[in-house]
Amino acid sequence: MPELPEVEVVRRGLERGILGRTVQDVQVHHPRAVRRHDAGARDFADLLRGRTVLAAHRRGKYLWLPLDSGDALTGHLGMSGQLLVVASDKPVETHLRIRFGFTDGGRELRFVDQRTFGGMAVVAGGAELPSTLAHIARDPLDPDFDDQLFISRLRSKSTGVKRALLDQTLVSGIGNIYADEALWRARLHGGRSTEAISRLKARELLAHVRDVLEESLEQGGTSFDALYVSTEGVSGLFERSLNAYGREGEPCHRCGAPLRREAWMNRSSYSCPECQPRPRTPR
DNA sequence: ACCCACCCCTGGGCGC
DNA sequence: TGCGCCCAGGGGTGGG
Repeated sequence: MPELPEVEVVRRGLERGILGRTVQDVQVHHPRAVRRHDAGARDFADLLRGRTVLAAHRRGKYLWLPLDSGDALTGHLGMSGQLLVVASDKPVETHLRIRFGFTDGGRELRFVDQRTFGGMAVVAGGAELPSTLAHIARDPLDPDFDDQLFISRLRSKSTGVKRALLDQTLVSGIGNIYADEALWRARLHGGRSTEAISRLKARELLAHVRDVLEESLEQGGTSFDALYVSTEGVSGLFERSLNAYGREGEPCHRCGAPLRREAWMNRSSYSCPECQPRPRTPR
């Protein structure tokens, strides 16, 4: 599941693979892949043809590529999206959604997405920061991330701390995996009330979030299956370093107690029953 | 303004 | 072998 480290790996791959290149043709194979592009697939392709890619940026889990037209190509990988830079004669993938060819005749860009939660769009005048991404907060690895603002906003919320970590308008880039990992490191149960988190504890939690995101990035991200790979098709290695996510029944790496899995918001949360006691009224 | 439930989608795994 | 169900889950939307 692509979260910040995985998306950052892809961003770097795009930087290496398509920066400075000019789009020659675009083929949209599945309309759902461009559903956020209101004017439709034809318009999407028209706005890209002949345009040169100037940069590869990321905001949380969103990617955005400024173009020489002043527009930007945005992308979100959803659960299973891949952006692959591959030889144009490579056989097409089963879930190929969009193909981008370039004028230099070199490797092409392919958006492949099994579960179709991901998508791409061209945002007019989005070279600075696309309007559709403006509500997404900076991520904890962004040099301009404001720690004090995050801590204040976290504590002024009235919700559970895991919900808050997943709120992309508060802090971006964190999904279910890294939320569980950071909470495990901070010895906090995700159902703890944000109001009850001290400034000190919030600061500590943020430090753990940063650590786990950076460590995962160094390992190329987390790949549970073939769904997350880099632009070169390479899997990440961080799965072996996970302490909580997906480890139901396995011993806590700190205290040895078997980890628990709790149903939460139609998904799962993994935590240590000893190190992360459940609050009286979990949220 | 804020919080939260719901919905979108596919395929691997598993029980029967 | 095959059918049906469960599960993975980010983010937009609309209701409370």
